[in-house]
Amino acid sequence: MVFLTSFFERSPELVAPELLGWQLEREGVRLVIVEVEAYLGESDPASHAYCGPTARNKSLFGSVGHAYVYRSYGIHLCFNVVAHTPGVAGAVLIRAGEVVRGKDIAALRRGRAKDLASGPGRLGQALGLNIELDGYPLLTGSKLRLIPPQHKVDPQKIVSGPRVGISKAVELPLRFWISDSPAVSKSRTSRVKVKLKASEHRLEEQQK
DNA sequence: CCCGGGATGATCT
DNA sequence: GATCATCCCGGGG
Repeated sequence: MVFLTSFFERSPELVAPELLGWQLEREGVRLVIVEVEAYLGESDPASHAYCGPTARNKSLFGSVGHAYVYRSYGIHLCFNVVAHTPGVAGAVLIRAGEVVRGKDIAALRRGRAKDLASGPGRLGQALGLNIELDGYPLLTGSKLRLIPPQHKVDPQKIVSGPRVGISKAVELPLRFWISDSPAVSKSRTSRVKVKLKASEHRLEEQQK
């Protein structure tokens, strides 16, 4: 387990692409990670750690290889793997996975049979997460396990681009996904444009 | 198929 | 009171 811990004791930017192909298992459902995003520490304006530790984000400052689970838009639970160098904060958001076991269970939890885990909120539903799993040890626990890849991902198929759904540091290519995976979340380029326009507008207001 | 907009509630200012 | 690391549905092309 020592080598696993050291794997996560690096910058999330390095860990994120290497997490593609790892598997997550939780109470009957197993999925292969196909899309991730790196969130750095207090230097990253888009990171929950940007403004320092709070009750909600404390796991980001905690042990690597543990979970950071947070509630999004009041209703969804999103899942991160904590990864950072010593004394810093950081994590890798798991944005999408391909369900390879327990599809029926995942479909029940989701309330539909398609897009079982193609998005961070959907992935949280498919896994049946709850907020109690925030801080959970993913490498040693049994309720929620993170499993090293069973088949190596072809490095040629790993691509990167801007992170989704953020309004700050939108230009950094910290999103990584497997290019030919059908389970990757459908990104709407228009949304990014709208967000860009909104932030540009804010800049213009500030300059007046 | 693509796009717009509402739901929804914890969190922090 | 504003801001979300989101999802889903319905309307128009």
